[in-house]
Amino acid sequence: MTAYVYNTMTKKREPFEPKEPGKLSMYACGLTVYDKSHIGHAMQAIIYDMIRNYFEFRGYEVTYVRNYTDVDDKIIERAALENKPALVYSQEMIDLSLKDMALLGVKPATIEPKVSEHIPEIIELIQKLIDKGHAYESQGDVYFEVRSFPKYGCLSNRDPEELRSGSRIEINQQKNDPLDFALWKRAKEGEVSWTSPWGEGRPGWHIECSAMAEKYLGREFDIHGGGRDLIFPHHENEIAQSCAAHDSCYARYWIHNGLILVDGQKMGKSKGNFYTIQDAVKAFHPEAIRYTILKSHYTANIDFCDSAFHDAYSRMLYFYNTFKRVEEIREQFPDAEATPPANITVPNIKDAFIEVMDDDFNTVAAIREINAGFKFINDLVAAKKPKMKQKAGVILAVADEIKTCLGILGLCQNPSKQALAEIQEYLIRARNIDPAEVEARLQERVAARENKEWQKADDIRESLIADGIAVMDTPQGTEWQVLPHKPKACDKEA
RNA sequence: GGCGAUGUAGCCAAAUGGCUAAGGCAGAGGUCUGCAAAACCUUUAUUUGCCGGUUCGAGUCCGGCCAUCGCCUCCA
Repeated sequence: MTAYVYNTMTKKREPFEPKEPGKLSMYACGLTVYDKSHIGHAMQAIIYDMIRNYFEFRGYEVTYVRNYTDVDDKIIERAALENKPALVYSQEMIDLSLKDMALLGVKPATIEPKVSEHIPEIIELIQKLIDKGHAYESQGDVYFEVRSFPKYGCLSNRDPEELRSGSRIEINQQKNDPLDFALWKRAKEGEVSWTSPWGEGRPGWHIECSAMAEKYLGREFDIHGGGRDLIFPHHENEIAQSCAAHDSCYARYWIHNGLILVDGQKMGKSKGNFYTIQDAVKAFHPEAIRYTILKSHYTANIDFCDSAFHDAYSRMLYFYNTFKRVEEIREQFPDAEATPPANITVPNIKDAFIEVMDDDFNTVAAIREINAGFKFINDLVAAKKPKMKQKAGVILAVADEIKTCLGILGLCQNPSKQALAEIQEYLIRARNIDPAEVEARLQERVAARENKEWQKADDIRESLIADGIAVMDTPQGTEWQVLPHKPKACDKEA
């Protein structure tokens, strides 16, 4: 079976053929670390983490490069505010980001290069562009000559002439053409800088990705990804630099993820609708965040609002409650055989999962297939017909299968009791519930039930439900769990 | 203004021309239960923003219109 990938360059879904059979080389534009990571970064990281997991699952040897841009104007500005050297400040942000990402189940990329450690490669690439007539030095800066690259605009379908006539292009006397962009910036007094053939300075924005992708993945590699908002100018400029320098094709497939919206608008600091990962993780359980991101196709935008999480919590509770049942069965029947009883058809979750994931990483449909597995398990557990002894093995086998699939999405890999307790903590906090008080009311109810004072017991239960607390009488005693909030429509007026 | 994306049920969201338009959430009915909860079963779009066209066949392709969003300045 072949995987299909939507390629932004051709605007078509194409069969994925790696440059080298069995290997995947992927570059995703990572962070410019001038501040704490936000959930937009998290979305991007989660999506490429999922793609990497999936290719590994399919047997590819994956080299996934995700860079840190640790030198730029904003970093210098912020570091100065905090009275720190720029690279010290950016390293702190990198360390924070790694912690934040780990909370969301994002593994570090295979290689996470930093700009500050690749200055020689960058200088070499710039020199090559100058030598080939694609770049020029001007008062200590070096600019890429857009006119020298006829294909400019091929990714974003922009016409350089129309861009030039646009009023928003900054006029800069040092440039030959308003579209030319900086490869190297002369250092101002006191700024972090490196020695180059053009004097003291530092790299411009786009060049670092071209240089580092080439170093770790070669001049031509398989997948280049990033947020949709990077298509122009960032990725367009990368293409110009790399292709002009080497006359080669650079990335074979371009993929772009959607963006996080808040109140229907792109999240951004200037709009004040901004969540750092730390904000988000404080408000919502990390797995609920991950689920919320993967329950849409990666190219879609996601509106990040309270109501989006009702669904996520409902599902996380369902998944983990089911796994809790499965774990109890496993304890009871550790050696159960996976041969299904005669009249039971076992769904092939894994194949269905692969089929939809091969179709441009359709995580939405993948979750649908996983749902079918859960339903099968719960159905079989509830059924009276085959004795548990006979069906336990099948239940365990299907549970293992869906757990593998969920693992590729980065979900449900924790012990269920622990995960359920964590989710409960979030819901308790969100609803402002006092567990001690709940326990007290529950004790009252237990007493009422023992006296068969059903009305009183039911009244207590109803009052707890009104507070979002579901009460469950089980043979082991009475348990309770907090339910997610009823969904409200996202307020798109803002 | 240019470029691009999106518009599918009360809400979220799949479906890359072809069997009765997935799945989830919320709602309704049922099984189980003292009653519930959880779980399970049944049910909820004669129709995909609007208008035209291509086709044996359109949510899907083409044209026009409307609406929302993004990029064109730093952005994941």
